[in-house]
Amino acid sequence: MARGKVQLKRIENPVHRQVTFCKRRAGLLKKAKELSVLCDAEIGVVIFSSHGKLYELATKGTMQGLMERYAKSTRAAQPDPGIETPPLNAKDEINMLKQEIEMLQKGLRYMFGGGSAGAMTLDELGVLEKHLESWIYNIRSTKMDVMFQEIQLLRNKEGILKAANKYLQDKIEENTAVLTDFAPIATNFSYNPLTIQSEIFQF
Amino acid sequence: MARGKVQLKRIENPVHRQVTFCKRRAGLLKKAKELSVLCDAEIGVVIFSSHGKLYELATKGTMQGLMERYAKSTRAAQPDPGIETPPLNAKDEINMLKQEIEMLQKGLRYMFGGGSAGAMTLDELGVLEKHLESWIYNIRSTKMDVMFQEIQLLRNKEGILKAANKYLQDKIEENTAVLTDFAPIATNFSYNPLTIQSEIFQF
DNA sequence: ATCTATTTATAAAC
DNA sequence: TGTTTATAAATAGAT
Repeated sequence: MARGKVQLKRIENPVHRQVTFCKRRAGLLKKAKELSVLCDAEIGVVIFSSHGKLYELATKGTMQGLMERYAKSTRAAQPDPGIETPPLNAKDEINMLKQEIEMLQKGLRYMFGGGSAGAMTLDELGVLEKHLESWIYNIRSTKMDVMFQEIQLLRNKEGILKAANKYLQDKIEENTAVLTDFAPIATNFSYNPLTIQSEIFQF
Repeated sequence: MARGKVQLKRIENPVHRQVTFCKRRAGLLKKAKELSVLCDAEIGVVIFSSHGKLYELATKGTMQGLMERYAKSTRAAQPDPGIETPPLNAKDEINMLKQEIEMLQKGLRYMFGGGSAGAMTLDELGVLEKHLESWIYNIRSTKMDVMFQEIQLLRNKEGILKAANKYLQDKIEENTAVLTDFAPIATNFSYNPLTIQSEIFQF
């Protein structure tokens, strides 16, 4: 707004952009504070810079409180428009799926939001709980499957290793017998019967 | 800012206050949009007028999305100070978060994919299970809170309804007595002791 | 809502 | 970043 009219589009020069961001951010927050004081309004401003850094302002109370008030306010404005669902055509199905998605999103928000969840009703919480229970059930049964597979694998490995071990022991005895005939002193080399480096025994 | 300097305090005259609120609110939202476009920032503004009316702006995406981003951002920036966080520099933290996100995405894929989950390891499944368990725990405790609140509400209602009921019964007995004196036939009108339509007893 | 006289905000330069 | 300055924008008060 000075020394040049401003074009309403992204400033390409990164230095200019950063400078403008600092100045205008300060200006915006100042304006918000003024409006709040002059007109007795509760105002929240959240700014994420293009690099992801957060700047915030909450006049009166905390951002948490303001967000809860916002949630209440918007929820009150969206009452459930219909209860009966007789025919259940494609449109209805889509709506049901949308509701399900919304519920799950709400649930995720709840999970990640640290459980402030002022926005969830008892019914919604119950549905979410049921979902999570079934998910846990599935995870546990999958874990059992995975563990069973691993046990099978380990058993196979065990069998192969035992066979390999037996083979090596036989070889050693053979060699020892030969060496004993000619040089009975040099038989004391390191030998770990379950450590096999051959590629054949890698899993 | 024109025709007179502004004092930074609540405008007492309600008409002036309302006019200023309209003008400055428009100005603030305009500034927010400009900053977002010029500097490629994501901005949310929430304004509650002194009368409780909500005005909002969310550049890029929805207010919901922005609030989620805010929640993440502030939670990541505020780890529990009670337990020490020794080296763990920004890079490590980013990697950890990326891993966490990947795990959760995998988990969601698993949940929605009907549990085929050939891609999850036993460890990952264990972590996911732990997450779900803590989520369920949170949901259950939230449910308890909500139920407790509802119980309180119902108890209050019950008390008021009982009092109202008693009052009406007294009235009826009174009337019956009067009617019995003069017309002992006409006392058989419908009376439901727990249904009260008077606005006084609406909750 | 619309119109100005002023105050503010701020782009460019340092 | 902080300061300066010329200029664009915002807006208080009046209509």
